[in-house]
Amino acid sequence: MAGRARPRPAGPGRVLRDGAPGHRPRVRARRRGPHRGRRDHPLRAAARPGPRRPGPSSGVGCAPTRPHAPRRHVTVEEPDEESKLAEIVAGRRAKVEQLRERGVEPYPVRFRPSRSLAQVRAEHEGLPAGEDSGVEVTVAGRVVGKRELGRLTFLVLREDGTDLQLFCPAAALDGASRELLELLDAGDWLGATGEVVATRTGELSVKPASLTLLGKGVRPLPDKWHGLSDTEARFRQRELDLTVNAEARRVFALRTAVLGALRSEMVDRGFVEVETPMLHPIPGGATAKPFVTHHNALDEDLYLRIAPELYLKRLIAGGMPRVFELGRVFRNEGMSTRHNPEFTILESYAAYDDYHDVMELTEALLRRAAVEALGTVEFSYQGREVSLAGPYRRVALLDLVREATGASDLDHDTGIARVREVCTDQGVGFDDAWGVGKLLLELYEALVEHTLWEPTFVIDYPVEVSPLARRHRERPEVTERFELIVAGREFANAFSELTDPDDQRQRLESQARAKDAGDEEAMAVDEPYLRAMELGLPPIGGLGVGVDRLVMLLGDVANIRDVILFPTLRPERG
RNA sequence: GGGCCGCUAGCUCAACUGGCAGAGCAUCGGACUUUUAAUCCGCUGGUUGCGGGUUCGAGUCCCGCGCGGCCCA
Repeated sequence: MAGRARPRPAGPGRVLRDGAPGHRPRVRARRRGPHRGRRDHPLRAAARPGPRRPGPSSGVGCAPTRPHAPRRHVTVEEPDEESKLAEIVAGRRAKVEQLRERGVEPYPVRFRPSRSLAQVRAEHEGLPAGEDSGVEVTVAGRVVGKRELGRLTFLVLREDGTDLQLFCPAAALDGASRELLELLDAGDWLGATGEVVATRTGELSVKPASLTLLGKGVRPLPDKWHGLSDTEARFRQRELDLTVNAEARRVFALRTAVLGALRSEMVDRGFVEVETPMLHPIPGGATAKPFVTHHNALDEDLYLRIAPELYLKRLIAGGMPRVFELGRVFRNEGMSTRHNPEFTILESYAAYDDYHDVMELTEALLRRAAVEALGTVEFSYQGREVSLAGPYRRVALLDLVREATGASDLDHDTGIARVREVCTDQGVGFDDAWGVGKLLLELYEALVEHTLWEPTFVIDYPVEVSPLARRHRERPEVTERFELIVAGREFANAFSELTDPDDQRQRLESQARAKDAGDEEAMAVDEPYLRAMELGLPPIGGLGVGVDRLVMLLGDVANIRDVILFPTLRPERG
């Protein structure tokens, strides 16, 4: 459920709703000042091999002679002919040709390193300065640095975030390798075979007897000292970011660890990983605007899923007692620092459980993720301490709203006029179509959610905003639902699932009416789902966890685009 | 959707109130057999995001557009 039912506050793009009080995220990153749009083209433009003279250019502004006169994409082709980048690329392409002339394949097939750079480092740590290990290894990586001192060259090889120096006195190299070395540039992929040594200064190195070009780069790497800091370039050219910025590698390694931890915890608890459709005939399982696509052969519109929830619960109906899916969902809403149109969610459903069991599961998942990714459950996020140790505080949404507004008379059956009055007093805007439940949720989101720093399970949401959750066993006006808030943001959404097919039908029909009334995020009646429910469902505890946000939290990252390898951006334009 | 900031060489950044667009790194050429931001010498490299406008003169001021960042709705 997580993704599911999110009662959307008035318009907010709720992905997992964002922390800002009552405001809706839906920003849209579009325009804004002029800025980065540039550096994209220079790079792109120069990519083309076209008519560019080899070797360092000499002529001053003289345009290289172009073979065929007319050339369509003028804008892209011509302007950079004389630029520095074009010159560099041309020079490197010339080297590619020189290599071929010497019989060296610039883009060979297959290479077998005997050790990774990390292994070499681990196995020879502490080798005394000036000593040779007597061990020969074959390593590979990208050349990220080249320092020449006459007939001695130092190369820095980088592989998966680990650097290792290649100590290359010309005399130690075979002839072909010496020629290769002259044509080698930072950015090239290189293999080297030689003895592990430590230089006079103690730098662990490999002293190659032979070098093998593994892949020539024709485009320069960013500044070796300042790296690549242009944010847009980092997002659009993540390969450069990863090559040059250790911080990027750190965050994505952490993401991998989080995914692994979540999966392990689920499997350890007896959940089975499944895959359900991403193309849905009826978008459901959450309140959000879907992306629409079209299947040509079927001549039917399909929707990219906004949540896997309904299919997963159908699996419970089918007799699979514990299932989970870890995957992408898509919501056609605004983009912001906290919202990417496609993001990763973990959803799980367990037969026989209720939301108290799910709270326990949620705590275990976060703890496991923190421990495996960070080695601790205590860390800081944006300068403030966070502890995921648990058990987490549990408090009813209504109590939080009463406390925040001072209106102790508020309840789920309070007259709507009174609730609207409180909203007005608190400066919380509302829509006339909203019922009491929606108004209470709005008050909570506007006034309380962003203030909850320590992990908190906010429980018992109004029925009106929770169409897929079971009614509370003792209080029918609320549902057995919780959201987990940490650092002012929602990380999980869960409930004792609604398993009564007749109640569900009524709730969905109510949603459908809202949809007809113009609510684009409201759900539709999903007959196949209702049919599955009518087959009979056991009690179910369902959970949804926003994985990107979890990575942001654990990685102490403020922008969601820093935890998604290739975030959605406006397309580059020529 | 609004506000603010930013966009200058491949990268990182300068350019006071409008007055010849610069530096470092990288590239290219040269020297150098223990460097690690190597060092030294020399040379290149620009449609100042795009389009208009004002002005004798615009990177700079005005308008519009584009892209990104932050904040807000």
